[in-house]
Amino acid sequence: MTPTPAPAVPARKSFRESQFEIREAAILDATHRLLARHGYDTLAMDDIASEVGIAKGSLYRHFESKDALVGAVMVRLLRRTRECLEQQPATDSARARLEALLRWTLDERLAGGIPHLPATSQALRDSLMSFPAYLDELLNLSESIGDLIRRAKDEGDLNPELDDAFILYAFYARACDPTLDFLRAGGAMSDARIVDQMVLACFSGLQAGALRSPGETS
Amino acid sequence: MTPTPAPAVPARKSFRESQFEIREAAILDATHRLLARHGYDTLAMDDIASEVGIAKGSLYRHFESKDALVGAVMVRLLRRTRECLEQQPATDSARARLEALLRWTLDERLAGGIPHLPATSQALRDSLMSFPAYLDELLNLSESIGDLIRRAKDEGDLNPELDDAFILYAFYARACDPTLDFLRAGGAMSDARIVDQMVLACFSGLQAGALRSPGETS
DNA sequence: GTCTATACTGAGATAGAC
DNA sequence: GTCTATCTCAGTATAGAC
Repeated sequence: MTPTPAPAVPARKSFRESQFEIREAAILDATHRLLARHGYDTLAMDDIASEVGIAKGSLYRHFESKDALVGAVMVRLLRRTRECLEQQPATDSARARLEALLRWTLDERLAGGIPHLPATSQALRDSLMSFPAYLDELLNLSESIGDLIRRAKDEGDLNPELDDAFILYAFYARACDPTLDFLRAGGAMSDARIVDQMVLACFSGLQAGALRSPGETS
Repeated sequence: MTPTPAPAVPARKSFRESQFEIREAAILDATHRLLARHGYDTLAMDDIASEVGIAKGSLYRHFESKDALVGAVMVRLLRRTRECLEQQPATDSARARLEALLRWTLDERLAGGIPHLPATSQALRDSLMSFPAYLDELLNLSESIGDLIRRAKDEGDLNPELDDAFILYAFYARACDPTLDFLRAGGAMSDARIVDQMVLACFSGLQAGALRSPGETS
């Protein structure tokens, strides 16, 4: 018998490297969760360390500062959002793709995600604005969304009286809209209903007689 | 000649009392300004003291803690907002009054005001939720706005598919919408244009073919 | 009642053993 | 690379002179 050997244990160094990367991902996940709960200013490195289950000092082997850590979390979020955009069927209308992006974003937030824009903290804003990787990703995402907005306008689906920049920020702002949190805290509406009403209000506004948006479910 | 004496200097105690009140108002104003710039979590009592031009220790003669001081600022803001509502002509439609309130709120924010809801800080939220005077005023204001919402729905001016609570929070959320800050930072739009687009988007949504809101100026 | 000075706490970051 | 222990600094709140 010449049994083929089971796959060898990976070389020690590469094993350690992968352990390192797994831990780093765990740190990013924990930071993301805590950011969603506490916000940037009251987020403590101690809390992150406990959440991951490592010592605070070890965090600094992975990220040189709190700002760098939070910046990495934000970059990862923006990148994922852009991936979500790129995976949409190109045959859909720009309007439908914007609505799908909005729903995806709201679902993420309700599932414990953080907003894309540092709306909650001036300190975080200042920190990110001097973090090139974040600015770069933000620019990339904004250009992708901006393209959709222009196309949707060309296709006659968005109000031409509204500036492109205004519409872009309006989408970002829906991702950090506190209405989500307050309605959920109220407990009277299901998550799905909250998302539906947010999408309806975003595209059709609050007033009566609004045109029904094509993707509306209820 | 029996010249009538000039009005006497007020009695010493009452003079001191009024000085005290003037200073207290100055403290509230300074705190309000700094809250708008820094947010609650990074607001330092040192900063407030410098802004007013008094010593940090003196602040504690007026307010027993940072939380109490910020709470007083928020109560004053809610009270003013309700006064604004009460001064509206009762002959206006509920829809027009809601729009006027929204414009007033946005103007205030652009002039350096703070949002009505503690959306930016979990710590502030916790603090205010155990501050009866704030809860009381918030309830009063919410009932006033809620009345208008119900009336506007009865008059057929608001979308009946949207829950009353959703619409209420949507109004509050517009007061803390970061779109304001980002558009202003961009510098490409005038304040008046920003407000007009916010109001248009709030009532009519982003999509094309929206009904024009009666109060729209541009 | 306001000032200066200070006690106390919490949090970011670092040092040094293993 | 991870741990424990510590440094440093900022910020809330208080004490004591005037």
